[in-house]
Amino acid sequence: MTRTGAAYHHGDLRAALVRAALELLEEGGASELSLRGVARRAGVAPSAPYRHYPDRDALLAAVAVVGYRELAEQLAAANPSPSTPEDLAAVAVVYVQFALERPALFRVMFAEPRDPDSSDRASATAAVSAYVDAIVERAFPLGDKAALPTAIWALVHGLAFLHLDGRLDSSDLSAVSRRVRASVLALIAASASLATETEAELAGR
Amino acid sequence: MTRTGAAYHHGDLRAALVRAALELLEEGGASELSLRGVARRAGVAPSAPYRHYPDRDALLAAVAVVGYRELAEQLAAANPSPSTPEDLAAVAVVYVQFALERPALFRVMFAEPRDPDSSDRASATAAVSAYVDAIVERAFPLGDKAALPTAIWALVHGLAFLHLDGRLDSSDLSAVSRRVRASVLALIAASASLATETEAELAGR
DNA sequence: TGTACATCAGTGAACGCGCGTTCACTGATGTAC
DNA sequence: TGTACATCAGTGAACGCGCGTTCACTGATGTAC
Repeated sequence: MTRTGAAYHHGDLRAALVRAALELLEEGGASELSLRGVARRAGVAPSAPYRHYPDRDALLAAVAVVGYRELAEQLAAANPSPSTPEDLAAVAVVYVQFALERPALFRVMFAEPRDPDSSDRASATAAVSAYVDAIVERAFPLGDKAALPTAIWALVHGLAFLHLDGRLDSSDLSAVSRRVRASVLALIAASASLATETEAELAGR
Repeated sequence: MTRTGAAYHHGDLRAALVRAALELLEEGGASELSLRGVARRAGVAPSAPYRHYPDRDALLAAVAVVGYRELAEQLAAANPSPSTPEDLAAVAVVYVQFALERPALFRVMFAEPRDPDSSDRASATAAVSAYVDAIVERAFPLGDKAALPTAIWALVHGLAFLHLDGRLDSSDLSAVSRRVRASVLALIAASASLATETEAELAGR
C-alpha cells in the first residue's frame, strides 16, 4: 500500500496477507485471527483475500506453514545436528522460547485444523514431526524403540503449553529454561537406564 | 424445564447451566461455547444466565472447575495414592484418556483465561497442580528437586494435546495407552539414574 | 389462616458488533496483430 | 509502435448470522403482621 504508492494491483498480495497475519499475531492481544482483520491490516478490501485463498482456513494454514518453517529454522540455528543430551536440551529450550515469544502464532500452528485434510498444513506438521524424530533418532539410535522421540516432543510441547496457559510460572525466563533443560536431560537419561534395566532383567534380575 | 413441568422459576438454573454446557461440550462439534447456546440448551432466555453469572467468562470458569473436579476424581479412581512408577504411569494413562474422551471440555479447562484473575479458575488449576505435585512427591520423595513432578505433568499434558490436535495418531487407543505408559516410566527411571550419576560425579567421576 | 408487599428469577425485545462470504463491478496489465 | 481486447486482481456494497450484553418488564416466591 505505502510501498508502491497505492497501486491498484498489489503486487504480491498473497504473501502480504500472510505477513499481515503474522504482524497481527505478533502484536498479541487478538489471538483469534479474522480474515477481515488481516485484509484490513494489509490495506485491502475484505473480499480481496478470496483471490488468493479459497477461505479463511486456507489463509490460516498458510500462516501455520510459515510458523513451522520459522520454528524449524530456529531449532536448526540452535544446533543443526544435535548429538548429545545437552545439545537436545538446548534445542528443547529454543522450542519453548519460541512458544513464549510468539504465543499467538504458536497456537495457530497447533490449533486443531477445522478442515482436517488441509494438505499444506498436514505436510508442514508432518515435517516438524519428522524433524524431531530425526534429530532425536540421530542423537540416540535405537534408544527405546520409537517411543523416545515422541516422549521428548510431548514433554517439550507440554511444557510450552503449560507455560502459555499460565499453569506454570513464566515470569522468570531463565528459570523456564532451566526447567526445560532439566526435564529433557532426565528423560534422555532414562532411555539408557531403561535399556540397562531390561538387560539386567533378561540376565536374571 | 421438563423436570418440574415448565416452572417459571427454574429451581437451580445455576447448576443447570453448567450441566447444559457440559452436554454441549460432550456432543463435540462446537468446541466454542457460547452463552446463548448454553441458555438455549437449558431452555431459558438468553438473558437468564446473567442472574447467576456476571458474564460469559464466569460461566466458562464454572464449567472448567467442574472439569477439574471430574478429572481429579478419575485420576484418584485410577489409583488414590500411587506409589510405584507403574502406579503413576496408570494415572497418566487416565489423564490422556480423559483428554481424548472429552476433548472440548479439556480444551475449555486449559484454555487461557481471558480474565487472568478469575479466582475460581485459578484455584481449581492450582488444585490440579498441587495434586499432581503431591502424588509424584509422595511416590518419589526428593526425586530430582521439584523438577520431576513438573516434567511428568508436562510430558503427559503434551501427549494429550499432541493427540488432541492430530499431531499423533489416536486411532488405536491401546497404542496410545502404551505410549503414555512407556514415556512416563522412562522419565521416572531417569530420576533415579540422574541421582546415581550425580553421586558418581561428586565422588570423582 | 389470610392478606399486602418486597424480593427474586425469569422473559423477550432490542442494541451494536464483527464476522465469512457473495456478487456485480472496474481499473490495470499483458498479449495478439 | 499502436490499437483491440481478454484476463487478472482488485473494489465496495450487501447478505445473513450468531454473538454478548442491556433493559424494562412480569410472574412466582417468601415474609411480616
